[in-house]
Amino acid sequence: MGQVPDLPTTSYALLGLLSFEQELTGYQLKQWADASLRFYWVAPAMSHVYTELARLERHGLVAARARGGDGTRATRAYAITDEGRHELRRWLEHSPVEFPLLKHPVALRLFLGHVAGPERTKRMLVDYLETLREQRADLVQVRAELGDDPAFAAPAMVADWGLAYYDFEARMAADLAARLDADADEPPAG
Amino acid sequence: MGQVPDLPTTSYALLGLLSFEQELTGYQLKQWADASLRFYWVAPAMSHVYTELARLERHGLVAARARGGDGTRATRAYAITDEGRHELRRWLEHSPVEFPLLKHPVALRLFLGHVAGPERTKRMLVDYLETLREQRADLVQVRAELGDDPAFAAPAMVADWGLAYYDFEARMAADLAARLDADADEPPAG
DNA sequence: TGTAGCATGTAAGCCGTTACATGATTGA
DNA sequence: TCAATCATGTAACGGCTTACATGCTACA
Repeated sequence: MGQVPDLPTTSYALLGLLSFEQELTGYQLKQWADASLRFYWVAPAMSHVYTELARLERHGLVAARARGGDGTRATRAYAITDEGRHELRRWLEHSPVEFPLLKHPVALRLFLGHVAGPERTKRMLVDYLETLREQRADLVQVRAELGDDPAFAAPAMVADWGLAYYDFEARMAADLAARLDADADEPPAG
Repeated sequence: MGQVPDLPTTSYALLGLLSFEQELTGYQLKQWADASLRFYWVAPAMSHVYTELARLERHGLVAARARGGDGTRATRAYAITDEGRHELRRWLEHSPVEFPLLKHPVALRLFLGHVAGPERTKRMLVDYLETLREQRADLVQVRAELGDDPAFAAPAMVADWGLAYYDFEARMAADLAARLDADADEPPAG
């Protein structure tokens, strides 16, 4: 059954961005990835975007078009091909959906609470709350730009999900900080 | 200021497990990582645990003790050293706390909803709900084993966090699935 | 005139994985 | 006696990052 192995997920993520039908340069793709992908997948390095694009092109899933020969600067704009659309659909339909992977340094450090002590751990949670606020503000911006454009209904759903997630995290961090306070007041046992 | 660069976070995670004071073999460490770390960091491959342990030993942060020479099989049990405890505390106190990184294939695929279509996307969310239930059951088990032992108060907090997170995810997945149904009933616009 | 942003890449290297290799012990 | 589990590694390789290299364009 000549099954070709899947490309790395990040390839499909980038191909997916291109599936919204606009022609994009590597640079633009990176910008969009930073404003969307980064919240639930990764923010690929600039250089990685270019290597990924090269691979996609090698596979015929995207096509580059030289843009602005004379006068303006020459750049390469990439567009998804029919084969690319087909392969993206194949991947979405037939390849197994992995369970989310969470790399959560705050949770890891909380886990090690006995080493850092309750004050330091609580402080970390409070700092986390602040960062969460900043990240949330960025995402609010992104969500606002999507508006209710039906072409971006799905991205809007994901953004809403992300917003709710940040709210959940803030609630948890606050609760856990409070719990550390309570434990500190009444230390080992009654 | 002769700052030594940090080791990779996974090293500290493993060192952190050893900081709970029991002497462990690489194999046992892997088992514990699968039952704790995996929920909020990673489940390192068996071979990776061994290479990480070798690095930790090279740095003097853990010490290996040959166990069971005669009669039983010879194995190597690792214990954290004073230097290891010191370095772990230094890392917890002085190295910057990264923002959580989420690799969420379900969100990625939802983002690409216009390619797969609402039915297929909804199906994915329903499948995700099922997987979530399974993972949650595993974590409930882990939480139960921690009980209210004060030595594992911090790990227990993290487990509670994880449980609440899975509940949040389940709520979101269900809501989004419902939203897709509603959109399917009343397609483009009124 | 200079700096920030646009634009495109190559090279080296680390983290972590899978595949491979090996063998002892326990219990059905 | 056979399989599962315990136990320990090495080798090859892939994904992705940082560092490095280069140069144009817009604008203050």
